[in-house]
Amino acid sequence: MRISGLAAATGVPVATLKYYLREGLVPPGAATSRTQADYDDTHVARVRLVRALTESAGLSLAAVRDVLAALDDPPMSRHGQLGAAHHALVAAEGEGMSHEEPGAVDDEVRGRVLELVAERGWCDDPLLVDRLGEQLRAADAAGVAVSDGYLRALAAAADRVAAADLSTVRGEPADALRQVVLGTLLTDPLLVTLRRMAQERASREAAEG
Amino acid sequence: MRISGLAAATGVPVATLKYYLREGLVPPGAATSRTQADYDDTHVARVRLVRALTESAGLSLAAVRDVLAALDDPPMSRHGQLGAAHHALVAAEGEGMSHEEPGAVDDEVRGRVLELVAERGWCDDPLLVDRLGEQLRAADAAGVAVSDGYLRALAAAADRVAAADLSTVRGEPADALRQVVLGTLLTDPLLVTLRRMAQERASREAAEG
DNA sequence: ATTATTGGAGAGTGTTACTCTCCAATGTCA
DNA sequence: TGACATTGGAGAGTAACACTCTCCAATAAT
Repeated sequence: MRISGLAAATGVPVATLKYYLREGLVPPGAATSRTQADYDDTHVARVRLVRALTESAGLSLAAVRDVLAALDDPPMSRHGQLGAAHHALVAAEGEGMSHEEPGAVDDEVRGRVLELVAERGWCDDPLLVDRLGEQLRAADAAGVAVSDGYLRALAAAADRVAAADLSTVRGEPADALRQVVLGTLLTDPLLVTLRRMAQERASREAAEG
Repeated sequence: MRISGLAAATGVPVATLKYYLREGLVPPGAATSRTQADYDDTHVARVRLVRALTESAGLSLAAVRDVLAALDDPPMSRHGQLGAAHHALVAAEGEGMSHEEPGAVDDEVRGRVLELVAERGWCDDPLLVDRLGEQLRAADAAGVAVSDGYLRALAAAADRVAAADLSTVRGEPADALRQVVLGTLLTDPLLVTLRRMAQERASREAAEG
């Protein structure tokens, strides 16, 4: 399959595919001559993955590159593998976020986050803790109070989602990484949409009942 | 308070505030002369809200404008009020999403979504149904299968989150709209972060146990 | 009286994700 | 064999976005 075939198979314009090739988001095809290369199903899958990650998960191309790099070149330690990919994922998502802001997370908010984390037995990865603290601070600054009870309700729901996430991983451990990372990135927006749907019913019930 | 005071109170540069004023994201201050205006706490709150919505919730300024417009000018019907704001929220979030794509949601995927919606007693707002269908299609195209069981687990978690969301609404119904819309937008990223934290523990347990 | 700051409007900037133009080399079909 | 389309590759151009800068005459502060 040549580049026009790849374009036809994925619905992505040839010019865009050339751009992705240049940026290293899609590996080069097997060169059959100086002006010809062959693309196969792995290229089709890669292109579709890039599109899903940008269009559906809302990642920037730079973030996509980082995630793909983490998946293509997995760290060897069996225990650290998932964690490392997870870290890459978290870091990639946070690109373009402000680090070391003037309004950095103060100790009160951080304490609140650490308390929750300890309660749930979660990890205290500073990247995640800071992000959560920042999000709580932003909500507060916008005049939306996040009560402890509400935060715990969200945390309980997150625990259930995470349990479901991990239970989807069946098969070779080599695939686990890919499944969890991609699955999470692609189902984040799905979860948000489901929340909207559920809210509309809940608000109808509240209005009618 | 003049514009430099507003800048000091919010940490947003004067040039950016002028830009927000021009774009109508922040209402003009009370003019005290031809080259002077007075800003008060409502302006501070508005600026902080705009920042939270863009930086934390990731909305574009155009989306922020739509959300603020829906909040500032609430539709009168008491039952439709929350629904209308919700619709504005959903539409605002979806700006920049591709409508009427070539790979539009096919009937099989839509059927799956409608089945889930019926099961849960959720609304079948075509905007949300199409979005969910599109997200399922994207995940599938990227090689990430979303099983019925997994989807239902996410739906159950979404239902619990929505219940918590609605339970936070206490007080005047005029504020309910604001609380739910802003609360949801600002806690979507929070939920995502919580999911990451929960996943890391779950994966540790899976690796060790 | 002098100096700084203001509101306002226009133009300029940096980033992102393409999209277009050009090229000689190559493939395809008559 | 020759006409014509397509290819890979590289550079430049584009559109949207969110600022940021420059300028101005009119105040305000000292």
